[in-house]
Amino acid sequence: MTEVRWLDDREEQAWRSLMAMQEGLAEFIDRQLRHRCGLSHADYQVLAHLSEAAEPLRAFELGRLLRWEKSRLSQHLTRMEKRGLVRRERCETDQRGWSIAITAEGTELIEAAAPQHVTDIREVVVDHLTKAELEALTAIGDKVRARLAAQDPER
Amino acid sequence: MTEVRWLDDREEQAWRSLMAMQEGLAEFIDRQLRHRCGLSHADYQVLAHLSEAAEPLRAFELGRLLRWEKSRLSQHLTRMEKRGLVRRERCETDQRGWSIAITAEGTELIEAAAPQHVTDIREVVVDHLTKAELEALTAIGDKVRARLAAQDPER
DNA sequence: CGCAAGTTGTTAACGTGTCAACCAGATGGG
DNA sequence: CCCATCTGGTTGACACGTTAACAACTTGCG
Repeated sequence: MTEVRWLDDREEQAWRSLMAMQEGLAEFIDRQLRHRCGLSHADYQVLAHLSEAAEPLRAFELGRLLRWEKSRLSQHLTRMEKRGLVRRERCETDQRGWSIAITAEGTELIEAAAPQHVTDIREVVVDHLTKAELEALTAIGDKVRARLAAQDPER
Repeated sequence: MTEVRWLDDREEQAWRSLMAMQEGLAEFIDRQLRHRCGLSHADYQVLAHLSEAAEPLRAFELGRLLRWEKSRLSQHLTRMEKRGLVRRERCETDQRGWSIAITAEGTELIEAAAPQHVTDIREVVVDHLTKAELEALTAIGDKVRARLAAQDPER
């Protein structure tokens, strides 16, 4: 085993800063949505995809968009269906599958939640970064995802 | 209610990039640690704080460092204690409380995990960003945390 | 066609996080 | 000193994610 290259001060600081931001941000977003709209961030993302799609989505497509495990999606949809936010409809062309449709209540909720959500995002991130920082953020995110993708398959 | 200022393309791209990075990174870090060391990221952070501290930490101090709910910490410590990674010791100066000590096994595990963890961090983040990007990341993280702190109390 | 292999989705079991209620010991004002 | 209040920590009920096994259907190759 080769020598370990520990992080220097700058690197450590950047990493800690990233991790702390990550935790705080996730917690904040989820709390705001729950508190004001009764939606978890997960609920929000499901409804956002469904309402953007206009047509009902096949469950596996939704799963791909969300990058969720199929069992997670299945159970989450069951809970959301019980709450009346979505509806499962048998798929006509494939007897195994379902189309997931957003209900009127679901539409109402996401349309109420979206503006507040955007406001929150502006409030804690977007509006307080410079143009250069926003671009850096995009670039960093893209690079990291590229590295993750490079790691994943060859694991 | 005032007009909603939706995100423009740049802003949306930055936000999505951040969210995607966040999800992917958290998942990757946790998977690597579990797979190679049998530690969750949560386990790792507990052990990291304990091993840095040299002395056993009071549970509430550990909770403050981790920013964890006390019940989460309590249950997590119970599980880690069962696995022999930490040990609860009655606090002498306060009969309500406990000091949390890392065990020999815990020390062994974290010392094996740390180099790999650093390597992972380099592999997917630190080593592939420019110096400017690292600085931007630090600055962005700090700004966002400042905004979060500003939101939290006045909620 | 007929069957093996792949795809779509559900379920059960388990680990983990949150919330609220609770207990016990510490603390401080009367 | 005594009681109200605060603090440190645990517990139980519930929400949620992961894994593995499974059922039902589709696809494609011989």
